[in-house]
Order: sequence, then structure tokens, then C-alpha cells
Amino acid sequence: MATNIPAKLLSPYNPAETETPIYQLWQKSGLFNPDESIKLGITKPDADPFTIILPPPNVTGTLHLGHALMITIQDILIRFKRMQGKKTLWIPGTDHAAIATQAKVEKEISKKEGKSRYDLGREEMLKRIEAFAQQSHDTIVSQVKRLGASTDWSREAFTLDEQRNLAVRTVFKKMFDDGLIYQGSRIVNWDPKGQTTIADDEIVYEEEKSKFYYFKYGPFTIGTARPETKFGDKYVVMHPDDARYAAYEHGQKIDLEWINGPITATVIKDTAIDMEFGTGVMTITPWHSNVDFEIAERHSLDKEQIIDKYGKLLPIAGEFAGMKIKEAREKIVEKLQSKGLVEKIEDTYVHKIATAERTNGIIEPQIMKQWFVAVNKEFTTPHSEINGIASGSKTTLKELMRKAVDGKQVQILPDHFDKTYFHWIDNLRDWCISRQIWYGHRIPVWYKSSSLGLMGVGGGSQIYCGIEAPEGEGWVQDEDTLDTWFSSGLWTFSTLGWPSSTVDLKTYHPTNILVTGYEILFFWVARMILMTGYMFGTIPFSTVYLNGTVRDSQGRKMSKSLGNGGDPIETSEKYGADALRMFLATATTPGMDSRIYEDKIKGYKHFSNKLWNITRFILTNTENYTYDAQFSAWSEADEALTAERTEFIQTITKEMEEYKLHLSSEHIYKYVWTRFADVILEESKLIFKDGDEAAKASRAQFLHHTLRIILRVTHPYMPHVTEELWLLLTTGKSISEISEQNVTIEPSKLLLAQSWPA
RNA sequence: GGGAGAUUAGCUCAGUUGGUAGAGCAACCCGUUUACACCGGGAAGGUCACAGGUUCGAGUCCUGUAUCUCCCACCA
Repeated sequence: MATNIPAKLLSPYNPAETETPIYQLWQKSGLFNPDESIKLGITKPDADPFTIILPPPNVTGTLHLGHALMITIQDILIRFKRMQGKKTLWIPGTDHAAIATQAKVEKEISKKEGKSRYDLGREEMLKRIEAFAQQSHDTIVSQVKRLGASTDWSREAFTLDEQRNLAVRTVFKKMFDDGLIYQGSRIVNWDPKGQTTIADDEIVYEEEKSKFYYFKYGPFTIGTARPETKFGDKYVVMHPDDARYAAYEHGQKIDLEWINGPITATVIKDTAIDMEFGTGVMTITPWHSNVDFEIAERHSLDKEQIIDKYGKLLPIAGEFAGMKIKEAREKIVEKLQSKGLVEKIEDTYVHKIATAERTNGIIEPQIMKQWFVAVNKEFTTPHSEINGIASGSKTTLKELMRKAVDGKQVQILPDHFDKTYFHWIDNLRDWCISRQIWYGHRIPVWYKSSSLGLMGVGGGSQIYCGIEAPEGEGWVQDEDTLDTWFSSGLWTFSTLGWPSSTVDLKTYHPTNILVTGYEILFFWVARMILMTGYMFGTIPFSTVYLNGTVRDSQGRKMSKSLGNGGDPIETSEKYGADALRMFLATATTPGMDSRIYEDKIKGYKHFSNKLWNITRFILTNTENYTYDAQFSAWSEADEALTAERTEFIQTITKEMEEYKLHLSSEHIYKYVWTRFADVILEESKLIFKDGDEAAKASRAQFLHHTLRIILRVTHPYMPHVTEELWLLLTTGKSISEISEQNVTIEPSKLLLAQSWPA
């Protein structure tokens, strides 16, 4: 065996020995931080920036393969752009995920200690949640590192830390002052289980089979699935064009016998009624139904609360007061039956009930005082770079969101998702941002009751919205916290130091690309566009890359109950993070779901070994030739191979610039394996055996040159194995020797710092 | 009810300026202790869901149908 072959190359590649120490070497180099990279002379100070902000994982648990996918895509892009000489910044962070985190900890405490959050009190409860969040955070960070992510840890952020909290209060106050945040009594989605409101998009509809009742209501028959809400129903509504009820006039009063005795009902004609459904007549419960609420608003009707915050009936229900909904339902039907008011009961009625995504509680709509962001209200934007909205003109938040994507300033990949986006925007209602939970950003509003009587007229209370608490005695802060997406919406600029006017903000914002799952297009992507458009009149990122969902081998969604979640760390331990990354890169196209196949991941482990053996082969067979970067006496055959190689590089460079990583990764795999290893190396054996000296020298140099190029282009996909091979080639030392002997590696000598080949 | 996507080799999926169908895995045959068995060579396998249309030419564009998936929407 040759003497200049590093001993480590003689045995098969073992990712477990390489990956962690290689990551430590990178971290020591400081090159994930663009400021360091400039200081070291690797990145030019005036280079174009390229920024990605990592979608912050929730501190509710640990990472799954879906996270691994999104991290892989971002790291490939960042490493690619870094090698192209860009001033690259990738900021990591985590999300406090308000309701989800609180619910999880509450559940745990209730299970272990049998206590509720009210037993513990706000302060103690928050302490517990923070401890949990910290632990979860630490796990997530180590997982992100294990995957090889070249994130700048010196800039790490958390959606609920001091800096981000200041950003939240600053935005809130500005919106409040502009009249875009208001407090209003509106119908909201109340989760009796979580004791909080939730947003429209936090609702999950579940199909349920239930009974459908037909009751006699004076001269009418009304159909309902919810008899327990009917106590206050004194309006009976029908479509104005319904011939069957032409005899009744809008506003007509009718006396009739109802659940708890005689009442006077009023006839209302409204086009919201579906003539085809049921009997075409219904009574309304504005306090507990959106549609009913809207009807009531249109005709200025009374609204009465029937059900309380805990899902129990109020005194208006008479003898049924205090009962839970389910219990009351049957008893009410019994009573109506005894009064002869039940016409028929169907039990094949299938409908969808609204449940809370985070707690599974059944949503009970309620009219409550909540904070809202007005999406349709006009305001004057001082400065706008969004096409179609002039600086100083009047606009709405909805218009900002629409125009940013309409003009392709924000490009969504795959582009058909912009239709989905517009559809959502056009149907958007005001965004309820207050939550009745403790974990989150407290609403920066304070109240002071004027019991001293100094205020005179009205004698009510004072309200103050500010970034800091108001001066003086007697101010009490609003108990509520903000929807977690409010702070997430600021993420692209709150991570860059805003509201201070930092160098980072000037340099790296707007960011270049957001990589995230399509399921949070509305939750998050839209709200980032809203917040950035509002605060700066710009876009938060120019491209949104929507990755698909990672499913198991049977096409099922990953879930805890199925136990098929897939642990990226376990997979990395088994096959190497590089193999997992390469698999994820090849298996995914934007917007399309993909399945995990362990056999394929295994295939990419073989690929890392192939790189290993290619290196060994070249070193063994070219012992008499040292790598010469200036070599130019190419043989005719090698000229041709060089041209072919150049074409290959151009192809993958173009694909990567267009974010088509599934194509570039496959092309790299094919070039390396089926072209370079299977054909070129095999031919080389003959040349080294029988060729003349010039041909041998040319081929030896070609192999050396090409190997270095292969390591560079493969590096974004499989950073660890390529880095170790690079170090073996350039220093003759393995990563274990480097760490054990404390060998200093100049940051500029790392593969991480090399330039992208042309 | 509205919208979007999918349908290509046994399985999982690629395939955008329309030009004679691709990969990985599986299966089949052969070879090799010669960088690598975490290997090499070879062969096999598809009326690109279906029906029309545009075109010299369609997996790719248009229309319609079927099946599946997802998203949005509180028919009480």
C-alpha cells in the first residue's frame, strides 16, 4: 500500500466518527457568522447579502423529519451562496407557540399533580412553562446542529425574549395609534376547554353524526341540531323569495308557545337563508353563531347569551340553568316532546363540528370583548415599495398582502399556491389577536378606573396603550396575551435587531428566501407580509419556497399517536446526517409531499462511502503525481472530459439558482457515480497501466482536479463527509487526528470556505 | 358548496421553452477478493388515468370525464 494514503481512508466511511467533530471545527472557525467571515478576508465586505431566517420550531417538543427537510433545503442554499461569495446570514431561533406550549405543560401538571393553572397562579405557572420551554429549546438546538446546519448561533432569537417583546409592543402601539388595532365585542371562537379564544385558522373541523330535530315554532317548523341554544330565540328567519312563507311579512309579530312558556316572535327576511335546507325557516341565536350574529347585526336585533364560558346554560334557560350542553339537550327535547312541539327527529344528520386544534375542545362561539386587527380599514402608508401602492397613499392591510404577491415581488414556489393565497386574502376577516392564556406577549394596554371621579363625564375608565407601562398609580395591565402569530409575523425584522436601526437590518432585510411548509402559508407567511408591509412598506422576502409534508412509507402523515414520527437524529446516527440530507434533497419537489424510504437513505450512505473510495482510489493510483492547480498539458481525452465536467457544473449551478434542488442533487449523484466512478475511473486504470507518460500525467491531474470539484459541489448536500475528505486531501490528517492533536486549521482552508467551481 | 393538486416501469417518484420515455429501490442474468459487496456489467419492464381537440409532432398545450389527496367555507 502507498505510504501517502491517510490510514483512515483504508477502512469504510463511518459518519458517526466524522459528523460531530466536523461540526465543532466549523463552529470554531466562526464562518457561520458573516462578520467573522469578512474579518478573515473570506467574504468581501461589499459582497451581495443572502439571508434566510429559519422558521422557528415550536418549543413544544423535538424536531421531526419535516423539520429536517426544511433545515436541509436552507442549509444547502446557504452553503451554496456562501461558496459563491455572498455575504450569507442564516439566523436560527425558536417559537414560544403560546397556546400549544401552555396546553402541553398544563396537561402534564394536571396528570402528575392533579392541579390546574389556577391552582398554581400566573407566576408559578409561567415559571413551569418557561422551564419546559428551555429544555425543549436545548434539545432542538442540538438537533439542528446534528444535521449540520450552518446557522449563525451568535444571532439566535426566541419569539418571546426581551428583544422580540420590545418589537411586539412597538408594533402593537403603532397599530393601535393608527386605529388598526381595536377592542370590540364580536363573535369569537371560544374554547371552553382551554378557556381562551382562538383564531379562525386554529379550528379543526371534525365530522360528527348527530340527531336533527324539527320543532313546531308557532305556525312554522324549524330544524336544528342544537336545541340547547334555543331559549332566547325570538326571531324567526326566512328567505325573502321563499313563496311558501310569502304570507308573512318582515317585522311581523307572532305569539307562540315555546320551551319555557309563551313568547312573541318577530319575522325576519334575510337572504342568508338556504331555502333548500330543512324547512327553509330557522330561528337565530346571535350570541352563539356567526351567521346568526351577522343576521342580527344587519337588522339590529337583540343578542342574548345562553351559554357561559364553561359551556353551561345561563339563568335564561330557566329550569335548565347550570346544566352542561349535552345533558341539557336531551332534557329540553323531552320537555318539548311533552308539550307536543316536536315534529320529528332524524338521526342521520352528518355535520362538522368546530374543535380547537391545540386542546381538542369543542368551540362555542361567544360574543366577547377582544382585540382585533382591522384588515379592511384604510390607513395612510408613509412609505411603500410595493408595486401598486404609492408612498403616502391610503391602503389597507389586506391590500398590502394582496399586492405584494400579485406583482410577484414575493414569489411563491410552486406558483399555483398564489391562487390559494389570494382566495384566503379575499375572504379574510378581522384578525382576533387576544388570547386568554398566560404564556405569551402580554397586551401592552393598561386600564385605570376613575373611581376617584376626576374624569367627570362618563366617569368610566381610562385606557393607555404604550411601549412601557404608564406613569402614576392605579394602572392595571390587560390580562390577555397575544396570538403567537403576532410575534411570528415580525420574525424577519425582529431577528435583525428592530426596532433599533441596526446595521443588520439595513444589510439583510428584506431576506431572500423563506423555506416553510405549505400548511402555514396563511398562519405565518401571510402575516409576515402583513407586518413587514405595514411597518416598512416592503416585502419580508422575495421568494417563498413551500416544501411538502414528509410522510411515512405508507403515505400517512407523521403523528405521535401512530408512532411513525421519524426521528432525524436516530436516522442520522444510523446512516449519517449527510445521507439523510441527500435523501431529503432528492426526494422533494416544492409543494409536493414525499415519503420516507429507509432503503433510499441507505443508498445515500453508500454514496458517501463511494466518495470515500473514489478519494482512496485516486490517491493510491496517482502516488507519483502531486496535485498541480496550474497544470495545463491536458491530453485530448481529458480536454473532452473537462468540457463535459464544465457543462455538468453549469447545469447544477443553474438548477440550484432556480431552487430545483431535487434536480441538482440527482445530477450530482449521477455524475459522481455512473460517470466519474464507473466510467472515468475504470478507463483510468488502463491509462495508468498502458498509457504513455504524458497521458498518465494528464489523467492524474484530471482526477485530482475533478475530485476537488466534486467535493466542492457535493458539499452543500453532504457537508460532513466532503469536509473530512477535503481535510484528508489538504492536510493529510483525519478529523480525529485534528481534534486530538489540537491541530489548528486556518478557517480559509476549510471546504466550507472554498469558492463554488465554474 | 368553492378552490388547488395528483394520476408516468412491480414500488416511490423525476421529467416547463411540445421533438423518438428517466432515476432509485425491488425482481432477473452474469461477473469480480483488481478503490468500493456500502461492487461492477447486462438484459427486462410503461397505449405517460380515460376521451376528444390544437399541431408535422403532445407525458408536456386546450376541453371534458373518472378516481384519489389536500385546503377553504359554522346548511341552522
